[in-house]
Amino acid sequence: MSMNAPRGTQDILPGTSEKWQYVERQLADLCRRYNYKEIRTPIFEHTELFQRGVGDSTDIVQKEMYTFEDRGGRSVTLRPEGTASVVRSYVQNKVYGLPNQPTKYFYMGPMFRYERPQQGRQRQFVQFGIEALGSDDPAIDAEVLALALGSYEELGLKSLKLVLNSLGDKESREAHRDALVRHFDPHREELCADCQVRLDQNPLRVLDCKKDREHPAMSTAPSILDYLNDYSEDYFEEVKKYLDEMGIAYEIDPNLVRGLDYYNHTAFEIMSEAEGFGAITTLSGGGRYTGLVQEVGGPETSGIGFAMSIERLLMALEAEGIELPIDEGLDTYVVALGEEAEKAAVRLTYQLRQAGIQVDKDYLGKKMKAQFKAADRIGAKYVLVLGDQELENNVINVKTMATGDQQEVALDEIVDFMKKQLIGGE
RNA sequence: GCGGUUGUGGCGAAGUGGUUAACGCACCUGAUUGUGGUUCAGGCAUUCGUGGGUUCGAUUCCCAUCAGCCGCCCCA
Repeated sequence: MSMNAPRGTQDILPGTSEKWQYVERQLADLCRRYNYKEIRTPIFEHTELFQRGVGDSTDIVQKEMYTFEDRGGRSVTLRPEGTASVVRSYVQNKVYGLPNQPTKYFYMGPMFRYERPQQGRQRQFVQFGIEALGSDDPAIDAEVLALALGSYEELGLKSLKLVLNSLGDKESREAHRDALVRHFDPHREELCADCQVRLDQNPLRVLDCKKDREHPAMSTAPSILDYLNDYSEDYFEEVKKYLDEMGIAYEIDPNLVRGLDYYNHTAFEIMSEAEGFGAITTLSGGGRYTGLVQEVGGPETSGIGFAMSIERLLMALEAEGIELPIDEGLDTYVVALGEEAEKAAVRLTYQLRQAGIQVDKDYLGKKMKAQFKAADRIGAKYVLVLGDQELENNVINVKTMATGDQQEVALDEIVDFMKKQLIGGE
């Protein structure tokens, strides 16, 4: 019987895992500079959290959740996104009551959505995201946008586009919503089946529809930007002002709509414009939300956040031909000849490792030539040869692979010698 | 949920209704009885995705099924 990983999941093997580690380190460091602290929440939650937190009208809740009953008969769901859990934790731990507000978190970990896998889309994928809770200052919206964009720029990506929109506050949204319904209702029968449902549940998403894009009513649809009240308009202007202040370029798209129900004011996506990126161009998305904290049982608090997929980030790096600075070599390889030497080699390898030096040796009983070949393939900088001759004289032969130079070093000095070589040589 | 496409050794990849299914890479051995990246010689392994059907005979033809990849929808 042969077993494969479940559809839409993948193994990340050495060769690739180093890239993940590198990217994860860079992102964590970026967060450190922006003073966002890591939060780790459970990978599964009560299903109800996502139904309320993500929104019943969304595709995520309607058809993409990994939901099952546990042995106690509770319905639980593998998290499809990060915000709901972060907000739940914020409320449950009464973090809103702590000093040092706003609360600024980042998270990184697997998310799950039951979808048909393809380029840039898996059933298990990894998201990096941030949330800033407890501030209504447009400057923090700008901060989140800056960090989002910075995540990509830090790694050398260039072909990026920041697309921005405002969904307004509740009053603006409702006015716009009414206008949308008035506008589209006469054409109801001409819209696609999905949009007919959207018109009732979340008319905003009709604007986002790809099928009805060509419908004449689409181009004349009321823009949210025309329905922003004074506060919302000012808010949007402030966000843009701060972005300008930082010299961050953006593009306004009045049709940009976020999938989640609770978004208001700032909404944005970052897209890749690189060639050969495939059908998927959205690298990350986010926005401001109000009402979510209350929905989960906390005080009226608004937040803003964004999330990106590491898989798509790596795809973008590939598409732009960016090589990450990853050292794949090995410092030291120990070659042993004969039984006595093998014992000494095991001891020496251990001593070197304890001294902080990266070492490996052969475990397949290979002949010397093959051991050298292995050392070469692994990319060893130094090969230490131990044979009868060396044992007799209490020395070890040190070969520098790049130059082919060899020298003998006393056995009891080899650890210090290697330390000097490796530290001094860099 | 719908559509397209692919499935031969560890990897890449030929091939034909019928004697031992090419080749390349990788790996192992030797030329060099203690030294790598080049070369030469030899060696190694494959239920031809799975199940069924047609046939004297199927890896090749037909059906089904599974899996991978890509696209639609939507998103990250």
